Amino acid sequence: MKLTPQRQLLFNLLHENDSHPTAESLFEIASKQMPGISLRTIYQTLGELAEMGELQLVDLGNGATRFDPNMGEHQHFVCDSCGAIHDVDITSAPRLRAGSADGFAVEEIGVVFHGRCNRCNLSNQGKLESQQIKRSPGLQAKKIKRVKSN
Amino acid sequence: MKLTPQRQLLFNLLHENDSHPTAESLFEIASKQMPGISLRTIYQTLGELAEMGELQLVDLGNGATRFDPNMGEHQHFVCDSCGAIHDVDITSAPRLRAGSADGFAVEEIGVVFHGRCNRCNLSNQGKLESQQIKRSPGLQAKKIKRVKSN
DNA sequence: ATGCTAATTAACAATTGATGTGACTTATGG
DNA sequence: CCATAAGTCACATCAATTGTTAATTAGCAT
Ligand SMILES: [Mn+2]
Ligand SMILES: [Mn+2]
Ligand SMILES: [Zn+2]
Ligand SMILES: [Zn+2]
Repeated sequence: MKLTPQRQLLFNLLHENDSHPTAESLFEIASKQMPGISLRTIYQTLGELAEMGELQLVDLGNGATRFDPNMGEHQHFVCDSCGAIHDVDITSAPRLRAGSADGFAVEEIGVVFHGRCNRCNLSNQGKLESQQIKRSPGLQAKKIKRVKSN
Repeated sequence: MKLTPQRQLLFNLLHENDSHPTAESLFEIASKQMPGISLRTIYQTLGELAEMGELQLVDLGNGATRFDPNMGEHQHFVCDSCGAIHDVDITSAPRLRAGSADGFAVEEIGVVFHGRCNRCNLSNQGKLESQQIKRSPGLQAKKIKRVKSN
């Protein structure tokens, strides 16, 4: 492990940025301060840092993987309107317990809060969604009729 | 909306399958019962069914999107060893509340349990991981020293 | 200071999961 | 029957990443 300028830069950029940036966005920022830095190196270095436990990957299943230098136990709030990710600390939250009755050995529980951030709420008060972000869950209702198979 | 045999097949396959299959795996299964069915149609139809609220997409940020006909409110357990996804019902779990103090309007909370499933625990008792599945978190220690940029 | 070797870079190819397109054929449902 | 939605084929295209190879640079141990 050599302490190269690009590794330092990336490390610093991450730690002075709480937006959970993507590799691409880090590339853009880094390129300003270090023109010529390669995207390949960004991916490379981020991967290494992650392996070293220096940062965690946050993959929400939408677009690109986001990188988080905050290794403390915390959760994330995702704004479904603008896509922003914010840290949430539910230290006081009741600990969800694994139902080992189901035979699962739960080692970790991921929690993601979805909704609209402050800014999006204010700017678009009563309005509809500006641009719906791809989402996973969702609880809606019916429409098609179920056809029995047998 | 025409009630075509491929739509029925897909709908039925989903409802008699609790493995949260991917589009590809559904394609394989469907192909046996209906040789010639096209993968394009699988994606097409799954997308339509999702739009209609007939099934939900479960994207865990690892491989492919999984499809879940269970529209009831429930959580998922992911085996980090074999990748299997199982339903978990935490009906009795204390409701996580949104910290609206942070200015976030939380509309939904996603919870994913990680660990090892029954089968993986038994088959590989004290052993190491068979094949580590891509994961996000992890908490270890430092190595690089933080360098102030300005 | 010198040199071994790791790291970076460029310039690609390749992968995975998914969606877009257009032409053609089939077959649902009124 | 027949309009037209739906399916199929045979692609192309996409985004986000990872692999590869070769050439160049530069950290740092001695
Ligand atoms: Mn975070
Ligand atoms: Mn489920
Ligand atoms: Zn927002
Ligand atoms: Zn398992």
